[in-house]
Amino acid sequence: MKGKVRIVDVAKKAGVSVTTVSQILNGKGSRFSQETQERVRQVRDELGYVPDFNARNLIVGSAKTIGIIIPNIANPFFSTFVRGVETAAQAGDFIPLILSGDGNPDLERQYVEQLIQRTVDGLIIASPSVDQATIDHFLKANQIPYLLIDQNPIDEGDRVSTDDFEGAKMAVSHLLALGHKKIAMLSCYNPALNQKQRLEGYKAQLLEAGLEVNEQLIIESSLDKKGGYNASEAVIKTGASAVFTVNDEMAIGLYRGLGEHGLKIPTDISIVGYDNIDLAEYVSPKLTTVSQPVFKMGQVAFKLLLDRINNPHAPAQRVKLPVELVIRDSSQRYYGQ
Amino acid sequence: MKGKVRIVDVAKKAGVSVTTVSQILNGKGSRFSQETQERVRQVRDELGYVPDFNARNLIVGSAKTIGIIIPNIANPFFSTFVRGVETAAQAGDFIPLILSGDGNPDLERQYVEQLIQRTVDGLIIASPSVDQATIDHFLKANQIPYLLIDQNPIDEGDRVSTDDFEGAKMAVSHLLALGHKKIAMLSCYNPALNQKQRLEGYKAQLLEAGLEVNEQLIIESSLDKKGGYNASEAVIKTGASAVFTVNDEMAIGLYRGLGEHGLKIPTDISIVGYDNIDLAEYVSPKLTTVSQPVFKMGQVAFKLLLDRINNPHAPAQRVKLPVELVIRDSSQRYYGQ
DNA sequence: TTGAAAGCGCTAACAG
DNA sequence: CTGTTAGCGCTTTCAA
Repeated sequence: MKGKVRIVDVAKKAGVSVTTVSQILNGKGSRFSQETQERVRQVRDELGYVPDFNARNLIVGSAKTIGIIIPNIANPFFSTFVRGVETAAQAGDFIPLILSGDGNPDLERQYVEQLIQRTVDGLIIASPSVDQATIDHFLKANQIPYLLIDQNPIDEGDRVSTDDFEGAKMAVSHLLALGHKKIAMLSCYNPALNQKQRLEGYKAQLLEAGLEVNEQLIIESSLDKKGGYNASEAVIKTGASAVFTVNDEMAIGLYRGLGEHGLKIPTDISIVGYDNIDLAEYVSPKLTTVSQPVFKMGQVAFKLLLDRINNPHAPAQRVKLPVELVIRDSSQRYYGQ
Repeated sequence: MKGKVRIVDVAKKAGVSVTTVSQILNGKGSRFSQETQERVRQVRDELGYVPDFNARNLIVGSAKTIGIIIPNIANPFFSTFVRGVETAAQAGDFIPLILSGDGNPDLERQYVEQLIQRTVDGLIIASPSVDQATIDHFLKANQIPYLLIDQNPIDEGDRVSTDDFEGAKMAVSHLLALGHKKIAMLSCYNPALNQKQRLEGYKAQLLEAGLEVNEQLIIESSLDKKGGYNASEAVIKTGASAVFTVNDEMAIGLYRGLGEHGLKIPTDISIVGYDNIDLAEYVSPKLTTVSQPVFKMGQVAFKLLLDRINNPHAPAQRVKLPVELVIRDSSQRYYGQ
């Protein structure tokens, strides 16, 4: 079908010039006679001509491709996010090039480079480990539009985020309303901007309630199930009656760890997670958590990036999406004193 | 989007010709003086120059890209598989183009077409809905190497799979050994080859044990958590003392559904899943399941594809990876009569 | 040791 | 209505 059929072959066989073929096949051939148009299209089909993408891109400058760099596609948060981007991209006739950088800055730098090489029209970077140097060096130098997600505020560009501060406040406020006074927070190492804001929200809400912030109650661990599991003992030691975890994955790890120590949720300890991954309503007890519109975030991210591609000098856009507390069965009234 | 750093920019700044830059940066510059080589590389770094892939590819031919089509990247099985491919691809300096076709044949056909246009060197198709016509029309006609995963046996090409038949036998054998006699199977609609073989394994093992295969005990539902959840009542109605589910996601849905009906796992009913997703040891009770080397499967898939790309006429390779039964807490001895 | 020049296959001004 | 002519950014002879 493809093989070696080039535009000249079509042109020759149809008895016209390459321009004619090019224009007609690119939908810009209204000025040509109906007859010529038909003939060209017919020869195209006959020969099975398919334009060479590389040659075409070289001229047009756009590959209709965007790059997405995330830490790990196996993480539900990111895969949902990617699905959102994908959906929007597909509607805009773009193809997303998805790469998992695994939190490895070297690999990520390499990926950024490879994506630029492939003349992506823009980049969505959702990995906190891509650093400013890489961005300045490659993206700015090459004038590639990009969008950072959940990143430290190292840049003044477009941004889509969810209201992490408010989300954390809602979670803590819920626990306070249930009568909990000693509320632990399970946070992570090297928190990115969004995680920092959840931490701030936690503290702010406690202060608003007239309680003190006790740093002993803030535990750090890795952001996955294992991290939650490993933190179980530390959490138990705090003697808190409730825990707010910085994401659902950790909460699920905590479920297991607490269970192994003979603690019942929510009877012995209440838990509120963050993310509302689809698993949250399948664990037992169903997890109370803060829901972020992750899929929508992906869609908005693509839209913002596309706007930026089409209009490089427009003022930066910032979209902050609202979050929502989903109350399920892992949080319960505190009956202690 | 111009303003990209081009090879001439590097050449000018380094005070050499574009040829010199090209040769040096492509590792063919041994004939140039050490000093020139250093200088060129340094200027490259300074400017953040990245060669344009389209221009390069136009000349060189290979895009060092493979396409991967899967149903849904948010499914843990596929995301793990993709991670495996990704890892192997990265080592081979290839970039994977990942697309979720969502089980939509039209969309998938469109993706196949787009991937071919992008001159991918090969394709891994892990979606059961890509049909033979699409394959013949696009892949064979364009002589693009491809690899099918978990697909119906519509082709004689390379293949990587796991031993589904044996895996199912192991699961059922385990339940039989625990004294279960009435074992239901939770299967799926329109099973693909791998799922069919699990069904066959289930039947075969029952027959080997001298039991009859009762079609009433075979329930069909969709392959996700919701599918498992929705099938709960049907499962309960069978009166089986144990269930073998065709994947872990469904098992987790079943956990919830059975729980809502007041049934305890494994006291009232034993469950064995399939896949050993990382969640399996975080649910309560921890799920007994069949472990497939999914990540490795991804790696092998890339390797086979690469072999095929490099050697289009070599005989087909078939790799079948072994599976393993992981016994946890969701299966228990049956004390009924 | 180096560089000038010839394309790769295609699109798009600009003439007819 | 149609064709001529320049490139796009890069690699690769081939000559200096």
